[in-house]
Formats: sequence, C-alpha cells, structure tokens
Amino acid sequence: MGINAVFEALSHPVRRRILALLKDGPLSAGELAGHFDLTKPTLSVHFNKLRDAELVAVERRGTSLIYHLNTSILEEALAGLLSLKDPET
Amino acid sequence: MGINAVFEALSHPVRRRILALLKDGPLSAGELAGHFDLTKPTLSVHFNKLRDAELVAVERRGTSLIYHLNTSILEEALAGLLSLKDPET
DNA sequence: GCTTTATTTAGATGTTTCTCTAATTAGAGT
DNA sequence: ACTCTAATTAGAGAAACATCTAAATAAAGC
Repeated sequence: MGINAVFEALSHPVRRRILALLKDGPLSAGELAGHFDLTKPTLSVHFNKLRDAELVAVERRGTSLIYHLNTSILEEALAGLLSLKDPET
Repeated sequence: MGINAVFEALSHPVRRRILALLKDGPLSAGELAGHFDLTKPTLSVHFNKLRDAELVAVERRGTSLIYHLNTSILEEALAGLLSLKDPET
C-alpha cells in the first residue's frame, strides 16, 4: 500500500500506542483492547489500518488473533523521515 | 502543540513533499506553490499545519513569506519513531 | 450441532480534512 | 492615497475518519 498508508497509520495516537505496546512482544486483539477506553470494534478498525500499512502482522491462534510488530516497515518510515532531513538523499 | 500535531502534519504527502523541498534551503510560499498542481490557498492551509507543528518556521521578506525547515522537530519525530522500535525507551 | 469466546464487519452519526473560489490583509513602489 | 504583487483567511462542499451499537464470522469444546 506504500509509504503513504504508513504515515497515515502513524498519525493517530491510539495507533502509535498500539505499536508501542507491541514493541515488547506480540499481543492478542483482546489484550490490546484492554489498554484502551475504546470499544473493541473501534480498536479493530485501528488494527486494520495498521495491517493495511503492514506495520503489524496478524496470526491466528485458536480463537484469538495475535498481532505483532513489523519492524521493517517502521524502518521504512524512519528512512522516509531521515530523507527529509539529510541532503544526500 | 506537541508530537501529535507533528505526526498529523507528516501524514499528508503534499506536506511531506513541502518538507523535502525545504530540505535544500528556504523557499517562499509562491516558489513552493509552483511545485504543485494545487491552488495557493490550498497550499497555504498546508503551510499552516506545518507551522502549527513547528516543522517549519516562517519569516517575512518584503511581500514574500519565506519558509524554512525546523530540523529539531523532525528529530523529535525521528525519536518518536525510534521509541516504537527500541526496547530501551 | 449448539454454545461460548474472541474478534470482526456493517451501518449510522458527528467531526475533521482537503480542496476550491472569492474576499481580505500586508508590504513596496509610484 | 493608489496600485501591484504575494499570500492569507473565510466560507462552502465533498470525502474521509473515528466512534458507537448491533449483527455476523471463526474456532473450540461439550
């Protein structure tokens, strides 16, 4: 979906906090939802945006969906930001 | 205005391109507008968001407004992204 | 196969975003 | 003061976003 979707996904504080939670290891949708004062459907929409941007990957374990961070796309975003700053790119 | 406004500002491709143009040196509002197929009022709105986020600073020279990049806020955004990835933060 | 648990998709609503045209402000020069 | 140039603010419309409740899907266990 491209770098556009990545920066779009990063623009919402809830989604950045989701990524921060996943930094320490994979978590299920329900475990993630427990950290927010939002309904599960609302969180599910945020998960979708993160997945569309490929910032997270999802894997099913039984009835649960386990989300985990995709660091390589985070690096792409980092590179994108760096390129706004460094003359050589 | 905080890191929120910064990521919000970075979420639009036109605004990221504005920053990329300013990377090589300050430009006036009109010079920047010349790089886009958008009206000047539209660009002006984008300039405002970048200024609110303090990603750019503006200075008047005669009738022109000169925009230039604020690299320190870009670094804050970089740090914010890094903190989503590194365990130690 | 029915029930339970986990999560998502669908539909609705209010808010925000992006873009345009038209009108306004600000400074410079005559 | 008037005019010209540069850029902005104001107002309007369409599209996208964030959130909720209610309904649907998927896997597991009895």
